[in-house]
Amino acid sequence: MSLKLHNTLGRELQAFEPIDPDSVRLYSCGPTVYNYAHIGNLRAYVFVDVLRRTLEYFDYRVQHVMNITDVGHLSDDGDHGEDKLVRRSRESGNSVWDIAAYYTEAFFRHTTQLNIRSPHHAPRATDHIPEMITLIQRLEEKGYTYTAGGNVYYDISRFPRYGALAGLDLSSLKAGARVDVDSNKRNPGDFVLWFTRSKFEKQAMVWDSPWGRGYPGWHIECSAMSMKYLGEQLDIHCGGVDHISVHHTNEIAQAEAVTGKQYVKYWLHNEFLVMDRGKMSKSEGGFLTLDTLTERGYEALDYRYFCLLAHYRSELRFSFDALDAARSARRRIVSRIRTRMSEAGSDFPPGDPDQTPVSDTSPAQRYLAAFASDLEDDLNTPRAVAQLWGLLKDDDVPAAEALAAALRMDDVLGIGLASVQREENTSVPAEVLSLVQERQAARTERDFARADQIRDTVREMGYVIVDNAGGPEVKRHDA
RNA sequence: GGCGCCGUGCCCAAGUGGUUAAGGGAGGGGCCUGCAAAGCCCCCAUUCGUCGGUUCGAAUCCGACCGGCGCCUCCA
Repeated sequence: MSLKLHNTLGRELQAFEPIDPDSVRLYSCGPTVYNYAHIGNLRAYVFVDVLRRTLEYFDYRVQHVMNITDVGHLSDDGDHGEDKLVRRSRESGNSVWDIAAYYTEAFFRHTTQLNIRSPHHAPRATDHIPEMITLIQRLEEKGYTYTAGGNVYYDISRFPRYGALAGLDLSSLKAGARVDVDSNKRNPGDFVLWFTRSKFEKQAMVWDSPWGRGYPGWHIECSAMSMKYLGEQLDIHCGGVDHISVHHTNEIAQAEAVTGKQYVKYWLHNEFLVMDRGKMSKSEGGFLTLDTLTERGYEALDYRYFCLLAHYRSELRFSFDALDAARSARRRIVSRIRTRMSEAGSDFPPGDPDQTPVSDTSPAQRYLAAFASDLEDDLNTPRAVAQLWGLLKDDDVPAAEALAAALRMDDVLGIGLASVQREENTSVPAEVLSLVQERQAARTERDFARADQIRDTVREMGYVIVDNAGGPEVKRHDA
């Protein structure tokens, strides 16, 4: 079997064959840094990370680029007043640039907590205004643009294949069904490449251009930056399903009009995380950030594990009950890893887990093979996780080999198994140890009420006391 | 209005024509324990929104209906 991915272009599973056999040019839509990423946004980045790790697991060399949008659609469409960024700027006394920097840093702090590998390049839109202007000029030279009302528009009537990705039938689209039509547009589907005037009068970031002082339309940045860092043709471009009909459709129109080549070979789109009343959005409330979860006692990796339990093309319903289930399950996995470590002893020396091979005849191979084939089947992480469980529950697999195989799986899953410390290496504060001794004394005197009280105290401090045959054992509760 | 997605046990969620419908959580039973907790073992859907149809055979294909949702906006 070989890797198969669902290509939005064609809406079918296709065998993955990169343009260049040994390397993969991967572009993923990044964050807009005017606010924190919410956990729905973060699901998308977990998906891209699993995709990238899967490619690397199968020995592809991946070049991954992700944009940082810090201009162009910084305003919130539902906000009829002041540009949010401007307002935050005024309230905080910081510049819009500082705010973008702040949320960019917050974004990467969150993705790091989620064990998401950083892209090789994370270019900021504001650093690539000249590239965007150049691209717009090339479109202009080829006759794909017009100017009206101070803005430069892309004329979709000049691009016959417009809408192919989304399967749009332009004649049947109901223009203005949800939004007022911009009267400057020749066709409702036309979109702005460069603004000098817009409904957002207080746009804070502006640059000089051949068309006047203004700022770029949103779609142009991805075309400009992806081509700068990855060339005119990409293997994979991913993003949320919401981008199919507008953003990615427009990207294709921009890029292919200029190059005359197919822009992207495989388009991958992830479904939404949904709340009880529908998708999570920045304006509708129900806005949960990763910090919200960690403040409530969840680990970031619990959320990552939660994301892996559903296929990326399925909506995933978020609830704290479901997250609790994920946390319990992940703790149990970690616990099994610990148990296996103590069983394996010196058979599994600490160090680089990738250096510990799993022998070809090991019963662990069965699980690794199933794991690989689940990933090859359009990144079926729910099944891949089930293989990890099968491996860890199978007593016929020697501990050292089970560990090596589990850590190999964690190369893709990224749920923190590699960092599980051996029990004996876990440091327990002296205060806790002293309480444990005190409890032992109470138990000897059969003062069980006192003993139980101390146990509760220790538990509140984050440690669990296990009364083994050989004496009490203390474990960190949350690890 | 157009395009598209979903409805599987108490909960989350795989499975998309064929032996016993993954896995996890919760729950029940057991081991262990002074009792717990943690851990481990076992159990837990003749059934896949409803009603028809196609087929030797359907959760899986087709149709209708009910229910939920997404996109057509500078949303992951």
